[in-house]
Amino acid sequence: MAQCLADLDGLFLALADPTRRAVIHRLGHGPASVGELAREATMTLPSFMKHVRVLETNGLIHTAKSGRVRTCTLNRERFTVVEDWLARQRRLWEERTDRLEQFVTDSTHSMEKRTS
Amino acid sequence: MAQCLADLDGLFLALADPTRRAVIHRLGHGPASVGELAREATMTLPSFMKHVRVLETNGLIHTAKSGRVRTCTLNRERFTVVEDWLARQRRLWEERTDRLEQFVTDSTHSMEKRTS
DNA sequence: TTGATACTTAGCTCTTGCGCTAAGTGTTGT
DNA sequence: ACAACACTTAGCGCAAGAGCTAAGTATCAA
Repeated sequence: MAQCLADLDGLFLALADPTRRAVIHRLGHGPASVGELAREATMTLPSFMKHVRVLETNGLIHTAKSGRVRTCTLNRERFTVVEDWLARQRRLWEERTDRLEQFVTDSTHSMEKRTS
Repeated sequence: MAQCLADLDGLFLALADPTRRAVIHRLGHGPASVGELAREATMTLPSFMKHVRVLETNGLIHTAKSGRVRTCTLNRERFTVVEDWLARQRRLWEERTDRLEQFVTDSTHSMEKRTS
């Protein structure tokens, strides 16, 4: 729970790169090997691997090596940490909007009382 | 539209800092001055101002100066760019899950045909 | 007018992120 | 055995991010 606050730093940072978002997008269609993913990127394999590591250490993907091939899979649940944060902020604004509406409604009632 | 892709880099980067997320959280309750926001942060004003600028240049907040006070307001609409991206990825997985279920269902039918 | 207030600018460190090359490890196919 | 393959490690260079201090500007209050 308290961990989630720290997690957000890494998660948002991991998502703040087009190469990594492209990997996520690709893995949305199903698992893929590092080589397969790297072919679509415009950089050397070692550079690309770093991106894969970032995604993995932040829990956005899971990887497993079988023979000489490392296969990557999307970890869908992890995205809810980000989505939940966004939802919490949104709820905050909406609560405030509700209070503002309440205020306006109350004022209208007061005016009605005054005018009637 | 095409701009949104580049925007995501900056947006996610802007959100990848606890100080900046704290500002967003605070502004969720309503507008506030830079000084007011800075008081809650554990750093000098010039350092804090940089965070405010990052949030502003990425469109997450709007600021306006009146006299010597700069007031910050949350730009709620901007968050949809991030939310939409997350929703798009999620839709992708769900489409795939649907196809997998379809496949499983089809296989079951085939087996039924075979076993019956 | 003068002092306090609320930023604002300039410029400096230190760390981290992102790319590269070169060389190494473990598997697989012949 | 040995070459090709699929990473993997090590280490370098550059650019950007996040913090600081010191000094400047523009209100506002008395």
